[in-house]
Amino acid sequence: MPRDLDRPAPPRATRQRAAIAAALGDAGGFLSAQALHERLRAAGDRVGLTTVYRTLQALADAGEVDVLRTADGEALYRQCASAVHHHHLVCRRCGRAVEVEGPDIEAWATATARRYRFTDVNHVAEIFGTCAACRAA
Amino acid sequence: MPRDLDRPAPPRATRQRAAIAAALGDAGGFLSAQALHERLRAAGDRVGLTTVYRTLQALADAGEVDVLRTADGEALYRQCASAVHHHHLVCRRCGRAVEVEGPDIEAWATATARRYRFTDVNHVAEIFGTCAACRAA
DNA sequence: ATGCGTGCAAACGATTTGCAGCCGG
DNA sequence: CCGGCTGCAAATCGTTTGCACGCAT
Repeated sequence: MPRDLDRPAPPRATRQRAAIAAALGDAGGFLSAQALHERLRAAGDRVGLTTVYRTLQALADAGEVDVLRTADGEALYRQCASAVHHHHLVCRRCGRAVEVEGPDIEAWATATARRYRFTDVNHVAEIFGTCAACRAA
Repeated sequence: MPRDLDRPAPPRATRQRAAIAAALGDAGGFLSAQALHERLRAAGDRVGLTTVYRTLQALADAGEVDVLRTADGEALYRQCASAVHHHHLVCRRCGRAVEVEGPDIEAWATATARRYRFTDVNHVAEIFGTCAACRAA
């Protein structure tokens, strides 16, 4: 008898997946797949770059990590505390990010969309700057 | 006697540049370099893809067009009416876009950044949806 | 005349995919 | 045992660059 098809199969517990999740966890900010891969190697965790990409993609699809794109199109990943909709204040130097919410933004997006008769609305909003630590350095 | 070095050389008036600017103009929405290239060919304008990329980049640098990135990292360009800071309400189907401003957003970004001691702040905010025309189709 | 602008082909860099072997459940 | 997970190498794909030639100034 087939397993319940409504619910996606849970990911398998592998050494690699654990390492990736952990590394992403204490990174505390946004980093690229390649950067994460380097951290893992540096820490002695032997993981293939392919696996890093595949795992991050999976985590993103599962909504367990947030994704954003650099100005030059590179994908950055971050393990977020809240699964609910939120925005970020990101340091463009170190990648560290603060999760922030913007009630105003939500309202603005909704109102603007309605005014122009757009439906199925969603939006993106991120703030970039230099954090105190990086400014000091 | 050398020309004034403080001011960048004005772009040359070439057939290709004109065609690109024109096509971008009546597109009325965001489109990728490749899409623009196809439109040009379809219209009978013989322009190299390379030139399209280079010209769009130049226009973007000059602040004459806005750039945003698709979820999968593709760059989209749009000729905007106002050179001043603004945001967009974009149709994810046809790319048509409305320029909107968000006083609330600016305030939110500034306030949030200050609260967390971030400096050199800037932000991005775009709204995506389906426009009335596309919904009907 | 002088070089910027153009275009073709090759180079690039991030990401994806084919496929054979491994290992967690 | 079995199928998902892994990883290497090769393939994609958008975009950039090297270089020789043409055209705008």
